[in-house]
This record gives sequence, structure tokens and C-alpha cells, in this order.
Amino acid sequence: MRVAVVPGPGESGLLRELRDDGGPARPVVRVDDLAAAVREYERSDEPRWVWPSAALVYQRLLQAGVRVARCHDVALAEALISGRDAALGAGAAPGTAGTPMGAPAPDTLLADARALLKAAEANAPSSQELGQPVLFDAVEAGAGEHVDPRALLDAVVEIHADQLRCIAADEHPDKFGLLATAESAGSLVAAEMTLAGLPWRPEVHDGLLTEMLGPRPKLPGQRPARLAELADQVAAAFAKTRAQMPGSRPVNPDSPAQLLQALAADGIRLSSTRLAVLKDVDHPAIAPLLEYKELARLASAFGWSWLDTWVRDGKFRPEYVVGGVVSGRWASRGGGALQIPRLLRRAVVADPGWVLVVADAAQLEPRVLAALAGDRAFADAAMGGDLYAELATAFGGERAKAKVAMLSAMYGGAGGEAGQLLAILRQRFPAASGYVEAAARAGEEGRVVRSVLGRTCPPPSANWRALTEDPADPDAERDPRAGQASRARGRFTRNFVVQASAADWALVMLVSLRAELAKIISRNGAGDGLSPGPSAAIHDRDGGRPELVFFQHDEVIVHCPQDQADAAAEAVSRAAAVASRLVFGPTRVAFPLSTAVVDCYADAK
DNA sequence: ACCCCCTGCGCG
DNA sequence: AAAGCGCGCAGGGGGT
Repeated sequence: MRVAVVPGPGESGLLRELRDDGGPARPVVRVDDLAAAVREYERSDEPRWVWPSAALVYQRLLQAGVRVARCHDVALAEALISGRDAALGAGAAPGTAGTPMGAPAPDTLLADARALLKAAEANAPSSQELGQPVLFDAVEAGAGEHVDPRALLDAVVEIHADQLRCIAADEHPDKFGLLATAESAGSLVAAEMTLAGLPWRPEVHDGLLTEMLGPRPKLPGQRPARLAELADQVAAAFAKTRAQMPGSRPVNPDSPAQLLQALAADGIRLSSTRLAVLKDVDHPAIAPLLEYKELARLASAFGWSWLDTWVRDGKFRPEYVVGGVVSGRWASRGGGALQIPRLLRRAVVADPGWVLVVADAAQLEPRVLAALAGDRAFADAAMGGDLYAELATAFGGERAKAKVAMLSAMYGGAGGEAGQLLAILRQRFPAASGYVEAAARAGEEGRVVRSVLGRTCPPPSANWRALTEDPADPDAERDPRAGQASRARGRFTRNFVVQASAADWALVMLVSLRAELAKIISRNGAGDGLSPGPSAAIHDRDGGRPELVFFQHDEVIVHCPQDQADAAAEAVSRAAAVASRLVFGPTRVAFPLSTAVVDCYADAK
């Protein structure tokens, strides 16, 4: 059963039961306690909640201690569908892209509905307000004034019905429908993960910082001792030449411009101050500079102020942006959640009596390519545990060469010996090479490509089209930037088919894992498997339940009581199997997950 | 004071 | 010959 839902003033809300085709089945119902009404439906009717967005509805439910099993997120589905349909003008790439859809022209009613939905979205609270009830209420109250709940509900119902038609009209409705469902479920996971938080030990983090940087500076803008020391060494290394330049200040190692200038004054001209460039330079400033850059990076991105801002009550609670990346990967807002330095994983420690189940999909992208392309020889290599090792025989037994060849094929690399290795790849694994080559060609020609579940890459910009279109006069000289732009887009689409399909698999794995974990919870009789509470309360009540606490492209972390670790690990491997079957159907390609049960994230793999 | 773009680097 | 892909964030430096 589908039920449309929007929040109203205070605790209230509006509900409307829908038919399977999205049409209204019953009149609109107003409830005083929305969370209670939702909980009641969850007990008996296996509803799929149809709501404008998780930000508008689910956060509020979670705050009230109510989880749901399934939803249709209208905003996320909209992004998938309009992403697909925006590509129509660009022309579809055969084999990898869809055909034009028979989507009905948006009539004014739908257009109005969409405008209304947008207005509501603009007022949605961010996940960050989740942990701050006072702010949350204030924002929510503000949102209520701008958009009439009844009008919003009607808009949700209309758009949802239209979306079901758009999905059914897809070239592969089952897969595209799975994508919309998984994306929606992903937003449930995202909100729940923000609430749960990644266990984070501030004292461990602080200890690492102090060890490397020296004690925390008294004043915020101040350089920690070790950084100040290194900055002085860098400046000193340039001092001799600088002394002859009147009015010159000490070189600031944070300023690429000053560094380039200072190096040039000493006769060293560089294209940039990147690590890779600096590494090979012979100058007394380089050694302290490289160390400075590494430590300064840590201090500015994940230093004490980060700790103050992002860690509360032993938990790091970033906001995840589902589908925030064109490829369908998640993005995050605040705290650089998806760029946590490996070094700081030392600070991610399970609660007492709990463990972290860390699972990582091994060599996901090349395996995805093997499954996508249906390359028999390649798929055979992908049946085992180490794909690159299996491929190595084709490259004179050198695993490293096999890896370079694969990465070059997926990224469009051609430097160094890549060209030679690609030739081998093309010869031994023609279907796999052909798949990414076709995607690259489609991109170069301005067409779009799609992931295995039908996520579509953006069409080229107007700028790109203007730049790359054939000149009206065939004798006219072509802009040299045209070829460059064309090849750049080719690399993008080449990578998109792999990265986006890997994201499809990872997303389906993640939401399947959520479902598997819910089974454990209900088996254990820990509540109904749906209702969370503040995690402290759960610890006290029944020993706790497994919680997804982190997701990073091809890696998940489950935080759970020690005695549930085995069950959680089994859930992970079942989820991977489910994802492989749902996304790729029958395939001989294996998608192994390396799973570790650890106290500390840094101890995984 | 603020905004915007660039550079550089962390993660996958 | 050359430019393998995708992000978020901080700081510098120029603009207003």
C-alpha cells in the first residue's frame, strides 16, 4: 500500500492512501500526531510512504522515534527522471543509453505542483538541525507558513503518479524502478546514519593532533608549534635571496603564489606547488615544505576546530547528500565526512561492549565493468578474490601492470606505459575494452550514457556544444580547445558508466543491508525493528541493535553489540549477494566484500 | 566586510 | 603529444 504524507503545523500531518498506480484511493486524512499515525501503519500495512523529501518528513519522524521500512522520495525520483529526460535533446548512445521516453508533456497542473514542491524543499531543515531540536522546531514552523500542507499533499500525489508513469515508460522499467526505490531507501539510511553518528573519540583525535602538531594553540588563528617551526624553516631557506630584495616578507608556505615566486628567484621555475611537482625539486626549502603541507592539511581540515564543530557526545554526525554526485555516489555536507584521513580512523572506536563491522567491496569498479560488458574472459578473471592477480597472466605475470591497464581503461588514462598496456587489454578482453571505448565515443560526440540501473549522465553544456560543433565553413580552422573538450567529456562518460554502475551496486547493497539488519532486530525481539530511540536509551533497554553508521562509496560500517557481530557480518554478505543479483542478474562475476569485526576503524584491513 | 574563483589535497 | 574520473573543504588572492 502506498500512502502519501506531508507534515502540517505542530505534530500534525496529512495522509492519503493511494492506489498502486498512484491515484488517490481514499480521501485526505488529517492526523494530530503524524508520528503515531505512521507508526500505526508500519505495524500492519507494509506501507510505502510517498513524501516530498526525507528532509521534510523523515527527520521529524526519526525525532519522534519512528522509523519506516519503505518510501518513495518524490524529490529524488524527480532528479533521476529529469536527469534522464534532459538527455533526450542530446541524443542517446546506442547500447549504453536509453531511447526517448513517451513522458507526457508537463501540463500546467504538474508544473504548478513542481513549483510548490520546490518552495517546500527550500524551507526544509538540514540534517544538521537533527541534533538540535530547538533550531529544528524554528525552521519547521517557518516552513509551515510558506506552503499550505493540503496543496503540498496534492502536488505530491500528482507528481508521484506522473513519476510512476515515467518509470514504467523507461526502456528498462524494472531496473529504473529499482533505482528509484533504492535511491529513496538510501535517503532513509542517510537520515538514520546522521542520527546514529559515527563513534568518535575526541581524546584519541586530540592525542594524534598533539603528537604531530604540538599542543593545541591558545588562540584560534595561531599556528601549532610544529607548523610554526616548519614555516620558519621554509622561510629561512629562502632568506638569503630574499635579503637582496628590499621590502620582501618571509615566504608564507600556505601561499602557492609566494612559493612559486621565491623558488623562481632561486632559479627554479615550477608549474605548480603540487606535491608531485615539488617532490623532485632540489632546494633546501622543499623538505620542510613537504612536511609543512602534510601537517597543515591535517590541522586545517581535521584539526581541533573540526573536533569542536563536528563531534558531540562521542559521535560524528555528518549530513549525507544522497545522489549528490552525478554518478549517483553520495556527497556529504559538513565535516568532510567522505574524506576522513586514514590516519584519523584511529579515533573511530566502537562503544564499550560494541564492535564495528567494516565491510569493503574489493576492486568494485573493474568487477562492475566485467559484469556490465559481459566479457567472458574478463568475467572469469573476476570470479576470484584478487581480480588484478587473475589478470596478471595477460601482462607477463605483473599484477601492477594489470592494475594500471584497468585504471587507465576506466579513467581514460594514456600517460606513461598505459597505451601499451591498453593495447594488451583490448586484445585479451575485447568486450570490456569495447564497452568503455563506446562510452568514451558517446561522450566525445556529445551523447549521454547511462549506468546499469539507468542513471543518466548530464548532457554537455551549451558552451561545450558551441565549442565542439563543426564549423559552418568546412575550411575554417577548428578551435584547438574543441578536441580537448571533446576528449575530456569522453573521459567523463567513459568513467561514468563504471563509477555510476558501481554506485548502483553499492546503493542496492546498502539498502539491502538495512533490510537484513532489520530482520536481525526483529528476530532478536528488539522492538519492532523499526522504532529507534536515542541510542543511549537503546543501550539501556535491550543491549542494543545493529546500526549503519557510515557509508563511503564502496564501504560500510555497522556499529553493533559484540554478540551480534556475526549476524551483522552475515547480513553484509547476504546484502552483497542480493545486490549482485538485483543489479546485474545472473553473472559469473563475483563481488566479494572484505569484512572485518574490529573495535577501531583503523584496524580494519 | 563579503563573495567568488583558484590551488591544493584528503577520500573513493 | 597528452589532460586518466568523481567529490568537499580550507586558504590565498582578487574583486566589489
